[in-house]
Amino acid sequence: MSITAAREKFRSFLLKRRLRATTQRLAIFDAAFPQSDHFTAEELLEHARKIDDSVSRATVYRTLPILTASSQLREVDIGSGEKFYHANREGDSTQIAQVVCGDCAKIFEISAPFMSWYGSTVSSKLGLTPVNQRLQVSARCNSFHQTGTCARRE
Amino acid sequence: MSITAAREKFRSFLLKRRLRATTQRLAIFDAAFPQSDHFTAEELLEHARKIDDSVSRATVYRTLPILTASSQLREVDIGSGEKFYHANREGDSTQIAQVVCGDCAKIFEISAPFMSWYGSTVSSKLGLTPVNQRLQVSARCNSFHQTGTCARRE
DNA sequence: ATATGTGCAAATCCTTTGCACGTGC
DNA sequence: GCACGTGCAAAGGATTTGCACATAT
Repeated sequence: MSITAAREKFRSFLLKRRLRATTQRLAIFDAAFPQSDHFTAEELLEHARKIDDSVSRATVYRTLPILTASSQLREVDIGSGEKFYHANREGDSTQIAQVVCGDCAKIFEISAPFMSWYGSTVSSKLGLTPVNQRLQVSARCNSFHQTGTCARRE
Repeated sequence: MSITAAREKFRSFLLKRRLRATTQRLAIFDAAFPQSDHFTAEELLEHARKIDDSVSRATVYRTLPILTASSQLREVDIGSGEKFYHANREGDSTQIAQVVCGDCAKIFEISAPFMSWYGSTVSSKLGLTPVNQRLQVSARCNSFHQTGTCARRE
């Protein structure tokens, strides 16, 4: 999906919810959408400020949940203090697992098609309706532990 | 496993690591082990103080990683600011998923035997070795949304 | 025009840490 | 005895919030 089309989708989402399409919100969108990797709120702030230097940290934090709700972004919480975000260009967020390397500190996104099936099955037995599911694998780097280096390490 | 046996197992673990079996650590163990539900660090502090009122918050936070490493406890992070802990009387921590109800705020622990298989498969493709995996399903309560109440709600 | 949104800085919340004192081995 | 552990209170770091001003509709 092109950024123009995606931006329009975001505008519609805002309208539908009677939220305003402010220049800051759009700057944050424009900063987030092209990112190919995971990023933090702080990194997003930096990028957004290059587009519109009036953007404040508070607005980034207030906008992130909106971007997540409109499924432009996926929130990735690996339990490390800060949350990560990832552009969601495909649209489906319930079938993706994360593999987090404790050595590289890198996050891989992997398709896990059985996840939503599992969520529905288990939830219905409890009288619940699934909202979403997260599957995360923590792992360590073989090459790092053998050679002391890892090609992916920063 | 009885609490006496489990306490001895914990003592051995401390010894093996050359950590000391202080009265505070054992009080915290005794407070954690019998808990049948999930609890937070703060709740554990309260319980531990009933056993030994000298226990401090700092020591609880310093002891929790030890209890987790000795697999007496499992850490459950549902991405809500604070972490939860759960007594691990069975011993296997890699095959359990959590279903978290957003209405009840209740956490259900469910067996998910395929998880470790998935972790290994995916990790090896990336040249990684899995350390552990978390599968969490967020859900909402059917009865709560239909009747406005939920038996499990506090 | 006016309800919403914004920036700023202070507040929050859980968790970690420095330090002087206490205690298991 | 001495290294390790503890309590206390202060620090830390990500996120949230109150308020006066700005702006989209």
